[in-house]
Amino acid sequence: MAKPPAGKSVSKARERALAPVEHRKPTMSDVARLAGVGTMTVSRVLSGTARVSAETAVRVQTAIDQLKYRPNVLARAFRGQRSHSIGLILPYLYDPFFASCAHAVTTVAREHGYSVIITTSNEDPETEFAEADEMLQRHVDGVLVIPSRIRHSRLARSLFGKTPVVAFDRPVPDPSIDTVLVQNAIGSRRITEHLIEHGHRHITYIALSRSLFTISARFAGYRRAMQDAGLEICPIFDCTSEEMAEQILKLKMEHDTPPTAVITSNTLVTRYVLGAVSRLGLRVPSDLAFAGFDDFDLAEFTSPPLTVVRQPAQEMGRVAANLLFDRIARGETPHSGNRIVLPVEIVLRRSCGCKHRAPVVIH
Amino acid sequence: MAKPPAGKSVSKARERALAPVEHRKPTMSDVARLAGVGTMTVSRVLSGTARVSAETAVRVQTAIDQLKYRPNVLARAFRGQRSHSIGLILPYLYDPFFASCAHAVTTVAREHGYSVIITTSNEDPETEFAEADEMLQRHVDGVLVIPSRIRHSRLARSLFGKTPVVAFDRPVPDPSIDTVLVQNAIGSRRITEHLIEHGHRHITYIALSRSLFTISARFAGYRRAMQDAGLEICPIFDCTSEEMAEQILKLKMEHDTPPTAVITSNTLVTRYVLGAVSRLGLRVPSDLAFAGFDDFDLAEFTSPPLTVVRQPAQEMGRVAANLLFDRIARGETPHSGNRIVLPVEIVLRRSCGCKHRAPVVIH
DNA sequence: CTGTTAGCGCATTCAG
DNA sequence: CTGAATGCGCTAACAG
Repeated sequence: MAKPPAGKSVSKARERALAPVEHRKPTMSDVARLAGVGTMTVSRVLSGTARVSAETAVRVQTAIDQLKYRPNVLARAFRGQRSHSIGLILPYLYDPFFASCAHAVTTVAREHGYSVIITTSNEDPETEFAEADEMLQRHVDGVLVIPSRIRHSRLARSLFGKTPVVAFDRPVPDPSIDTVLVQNAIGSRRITEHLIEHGHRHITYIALSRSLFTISARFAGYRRAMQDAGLEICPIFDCTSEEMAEQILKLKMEHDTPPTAVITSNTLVTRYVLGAVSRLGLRVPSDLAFAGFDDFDLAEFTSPPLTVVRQPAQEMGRVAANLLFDRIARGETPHSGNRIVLPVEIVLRRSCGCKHRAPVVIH
Repeated sequence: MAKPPAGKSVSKARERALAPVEHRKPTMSDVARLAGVGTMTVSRVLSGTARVSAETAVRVQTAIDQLKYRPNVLARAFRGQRSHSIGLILPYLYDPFFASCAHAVTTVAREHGYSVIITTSNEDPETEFAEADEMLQRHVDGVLVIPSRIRHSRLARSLFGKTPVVAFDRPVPDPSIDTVLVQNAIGSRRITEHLIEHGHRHITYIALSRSLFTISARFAGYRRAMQDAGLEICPIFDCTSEEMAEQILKLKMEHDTPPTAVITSNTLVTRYVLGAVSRLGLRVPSDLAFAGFDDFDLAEFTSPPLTVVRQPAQEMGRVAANLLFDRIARGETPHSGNRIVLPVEIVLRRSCGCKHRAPVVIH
């Protein structure tokens, strides 16, 4: 019974002795042996968690450099420390808006010495849930999420235990989760007002699924502006393809009092409607004025250049990530979450009827 | 000396006994105890690595379900197994082309039960190198990379040891690394030929940094087509802003024999030139015909709709990821890497001078 | 200031 | 077919 421990260390020592230059990643005890100290000292030098005499510190550092030792992240994480990784769940990556958010997140994460595990939910609450769970299995230190359809979201504080979570772009039912949003309703309302100022009375709102938070918030802003002006609203939801946009628009334009302006709920629908407009031979803005939600790189070069509400995608990613790292650093899980709302800008180009040669940005 | 082992197991057992319902993730030994078997049996049931009698398997499974046990990924990875994660390094995420690649990669990874750790290099070889190293520290099972500027890339087989790597979109100096590319030169050549068929003799090629593989490969295709037609080439590199594009174009157009057509090296430059063209009041295609490399969502709605070479972004991501998973499954690190080249398509719209109402795609 | 001991959760030995 | 022992690399908790 007294033997095993002895036998163990002997065999271990021999193994090390026999294969000192073996091609194997150096471990902390390799460093310790070379520096003639205990592993704890090495650990302390690395983490700076306790004071070590300058002299030994140098010896250890030399050994580290000589061996090109790098601590094993996995072992550290396994030991119950931070994993120095966060999870990022978003619907799609091929949507430039989401991609910009993701870019900002990876950038902030690097600044904090963190890695990010990224995954797509395809707007499916089940996938989203499964991926969140998977990330928790991987012991991420925090999770950032652009939630899928809010009504069916299974994301809740309880799932995450004491792991911080922040939702952005869209909220989550659980109010104890931190959230970063943009002024969806306000942006939508202001652009609607702008169209009204151009003299439009019949403005239609064409949108994607109503079950998406952003879409319905933007609808609310549109409705508010219309009602305040004593105008009737004319919303159309579930426009999910260019063909559908064409059908819808055709029908609308044949109406007794056809719309003279259209507002789209997001880039995807903007694209559909742009296609429909072109196929129907409608001229913008004379036949139909046009304003969209969400700016994109080439909005300036469509014909005519597009007036849009611009959301600060990267800014939102940055703010959300910083908030998460704040929570991680403090080790706190708030009982009532923060709710940060970022301002949007209106970019006036020519599709709304403005005559500006260059875009005009209103804050 | 004989005591500690005994004391150890006693204290461990007591701890478990005292806190059987403690809020703590269940471990394999919790499951084993509940099922009345050894941990190894549980392990075997989980991995299916060895045969277990049907009866015990059921007991174990029941215990797993009851405890909602999920194996600890970190412990597994730490133990020297697969980490079931891959790394993905790319220049930017806000470039829709790269984002589409990334989307495909995450999708394929999920199909394989893998997580992906994503990071951006900002086209900086040093950052790229550091991030690759970081991923290796995290014991990823494989790495996918869209390399930054090839001339300065520090990525090599030796860095990765026996961890599989595949480069895509752009190659890496080390020929032993698997690579997935698209027909850059061929696509560029064909679109140049198309412009020549439209009767153009003076075609200029406006490009981003020459040190990017894709850009210079596309230049080669352009040059080849021009030379074959006995025409003089007229390339311009390092066009890095809209202002620069405007200056360049202005100068060119004031020349004795101004270009009648322009080819751009990628979406970014397409954007710059589009802006310059608009500011200079040039009409496309009558004053200047236009063709770009890389299709984008709204290319159909620019004025006029843009003729482009379309690269299969998602397809490339998928192929690269599948190749990587193949390597991981086989556990092999090839001595000479594969080199897969994916075909591109030419999308004829109207900026080249074609009169098609709808885009025509040539394979 | 420094070293020793112990164990995180799992899977690879090697005995039954 | 099954189980007990062992250690992956690291660090918290305690010695010294």
